[in-house]
Amino acid sequence: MSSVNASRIDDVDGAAEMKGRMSSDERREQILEAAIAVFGAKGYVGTTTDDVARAASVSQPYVVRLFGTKEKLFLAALSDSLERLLAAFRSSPGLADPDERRERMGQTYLTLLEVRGLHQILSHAFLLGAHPVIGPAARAGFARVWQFLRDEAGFDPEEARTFLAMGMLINTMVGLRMTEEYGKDAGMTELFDECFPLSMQMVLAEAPRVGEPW
Amino acid sequence: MSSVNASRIDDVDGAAEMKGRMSSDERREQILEAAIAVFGAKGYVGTTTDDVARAASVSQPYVVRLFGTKEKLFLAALSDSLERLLAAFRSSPGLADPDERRERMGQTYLTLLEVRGLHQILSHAFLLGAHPVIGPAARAGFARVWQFLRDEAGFDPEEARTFLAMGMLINTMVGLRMTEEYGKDAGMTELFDECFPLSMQMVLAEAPRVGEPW
DNA sequence: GTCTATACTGAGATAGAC
DNA sequence: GTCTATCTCAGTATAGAC
Repeated sequence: MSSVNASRIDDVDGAAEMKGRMSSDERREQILEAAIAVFGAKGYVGTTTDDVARAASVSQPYVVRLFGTKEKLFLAALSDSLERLLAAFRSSPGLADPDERRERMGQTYLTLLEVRGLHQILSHAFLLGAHPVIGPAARAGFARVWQFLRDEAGFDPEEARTFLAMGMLINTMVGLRMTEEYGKDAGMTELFDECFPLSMQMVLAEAPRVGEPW
Repeated sequence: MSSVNASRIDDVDGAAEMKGRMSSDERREQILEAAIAVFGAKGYVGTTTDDVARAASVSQPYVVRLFGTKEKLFLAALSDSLERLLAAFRSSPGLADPDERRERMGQTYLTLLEVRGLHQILSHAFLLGAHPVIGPAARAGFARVWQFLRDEAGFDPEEARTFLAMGMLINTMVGLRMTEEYGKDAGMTELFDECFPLSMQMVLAEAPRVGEPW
């Protein structure tokens, strides 16, 4: 929001590699991106504020300073993910033909693999329904997606349900890391190919890789 | 496995409330049941060996003693869950009509809600694909289910995929705790009713409730 | 805007008694 | 077979300097 003195151009490298001072808004962005990736990979409790800090190249106390608590950081990352998801769906071409519409939105969903951790942080949140703070946020987020499909995208209940189900299966495969080298394991290529059409497997290959956080 | 002197009948109450000495096999069972419930609710990292111990009414060091490490405990709970799942599917009547077969297996899947945490511990495991130990186990488990559907249940690839997708959606709704009081929230009854046929909503009502662990 | 140092707590695991 | 006591480390959050 504020930026009293615009960040000096000390040593700016590519993307998430920026160093030196920047506006707290830029930092927030950068940290949120890191948070989505790490929370996605390790889950809410499994992620350390220091994990996120490292991934964003800042100090651990600083991410706490910016977001207040780890819980708030997670909520911010979750809500950011949902925002991106809905924005992507909305910008997906609104064909007249319902079948094609679904098809397009499905592709859009896969395109979002570019945002490392997005699918997984959503799934993690959806599994935390019993959590007093995250639970309600997760339910509300899921409901927003449902409402979007029904009201904005115009899916009928069955279409929406099927679409959502397929999405959850994709999330599962992403969470299992079948999108990576393990893809060929255990005779599951059949399923893999059904979930990720060849045209999309290139997206997968190009999706950003980061050193696994374990 | 062993039980040198059969457990004395000191003070045996109902089910998971047993106290006093019992064979380590009985204890393992009891602890595994608790582990599935708690890991399901709070995830791998979010669960404390002490949480499990309390839920099973034993001491924390004892669950570590019996299972070695928390990681091994999780793997045991995961594998137990998969075993139960496949056993339930296998004992599901093998109708000639494929559609009815799927329908039956779907019901069976919902019946498993009686095993508190089963659906969720599976989902949690499936999200931990990047974990060096849990990841491979999760992939192998998922592959077993896929192979079962294809080879034993005789589903064709598309049937299997659709079935699996619906299962993942159900897991999501269970994880979100939509099966509990929150069900009526946010205009999602539509989806809820599609996922959980009225005939099944009674099973839900009867499913064991435990004090939420957060 | 960002860091270093550090206080405090929670949780996994071990030792050893009964 | 099962417990109590305890060691030890990791991780959130705070204080305060630059």
